[in-house]
Amino acid sequence: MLGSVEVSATPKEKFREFLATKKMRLTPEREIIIEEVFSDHEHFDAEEMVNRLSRRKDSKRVSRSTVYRTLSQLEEAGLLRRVARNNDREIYEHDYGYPQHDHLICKKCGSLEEFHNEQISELIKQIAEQNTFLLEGHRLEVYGICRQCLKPPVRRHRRLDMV
Amino acid sequence: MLGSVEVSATPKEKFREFLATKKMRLTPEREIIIEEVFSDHEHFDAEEMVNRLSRRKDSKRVSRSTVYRTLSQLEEAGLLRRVARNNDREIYEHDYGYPQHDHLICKKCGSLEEFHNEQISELIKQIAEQNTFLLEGHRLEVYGICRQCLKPPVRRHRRLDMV
DNA sequence: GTTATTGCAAACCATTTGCAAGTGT
DNA sequence: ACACTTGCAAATGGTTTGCAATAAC
Repeated sequence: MLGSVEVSATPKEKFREFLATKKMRLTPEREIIIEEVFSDHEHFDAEEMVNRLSRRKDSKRVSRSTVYRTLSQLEEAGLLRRVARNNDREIYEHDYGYPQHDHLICKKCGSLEEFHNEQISELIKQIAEQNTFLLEGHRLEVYGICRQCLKPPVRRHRRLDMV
Repeated sequence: MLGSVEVSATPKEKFREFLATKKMRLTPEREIIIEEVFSDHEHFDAEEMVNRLSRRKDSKRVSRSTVYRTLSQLEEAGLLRRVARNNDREIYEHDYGYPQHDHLICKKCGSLEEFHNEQISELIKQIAEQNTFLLEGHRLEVYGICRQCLKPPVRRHRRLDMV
């Protein structure tokens, strides 16, 4: 039951604040990017974001450089975090208004599935303490084969054959 | 108390077996590399391995390409695994005759410290099961500041000043 | 001889950067 | 005027690859 003051800040507002502390501006380009980034909760990489942005109807397009630059800034601002690598690309996801979690990564199709486990977080805390290590965060990637890829391949017309 | 047959296989022997299954040969270059790789238990990246190899007194030098190619093969063979990234480089470590473990990674100095926690491994297994996910492995990187970097900077001549 | 392997140089590719032109105050 | 931004093109840097020469079987 905390006050709703902090809680209600949108990512865009948070970003504006962050930029202000650095004497930077919330330009139209940065606004477009943050809107697109927070328009859904999926993971993405820089390339995908460039594509999503180029599909928008906004009159203006945002250059690849600006996308890279802005993603780094969003990371610095604590709004995004890098969670994994895929196809030699950094994978980003929201790090604001979203609980800490980790990932199951399919080696076959590359899909990411989220999970959260409080016990693991707790153990990590303990381990850091035991090692006189000032904990700042962690990245846990669990590799294997996902449910989808475990399913035997669909045999087309199976049912028809049996008619 | 298993038989000692499997247990005593050296990395080199294991590599030779792996290569045989692929109709590949254990060449002098590959031999030099695997010797150097297993000559100690430290983490390393490709660049470091190239340097270590060039320092060897062996008459022959191994080219960078061959190092990259061989590291990949060692990984495929289950003798090495990529455990992290540092300075945009993949970090390798032994994955044979060495217990599974994870890492504390210092954001300041980049040092890696190993730790092992059976409870975390166990939890990961459970999580995979719950998600119908065929577990193959995991990578847990814990970020923060290491013991060394937490120490206040050494003030030179402090003791002398006090004399 | 045939097949695998090497080293070299070139290619690749995600990401970063220098810089001149542009924009907001 | 000034300070920050953008887009472009070029640079960067780790890693991969094509290929002709070489070595193992």
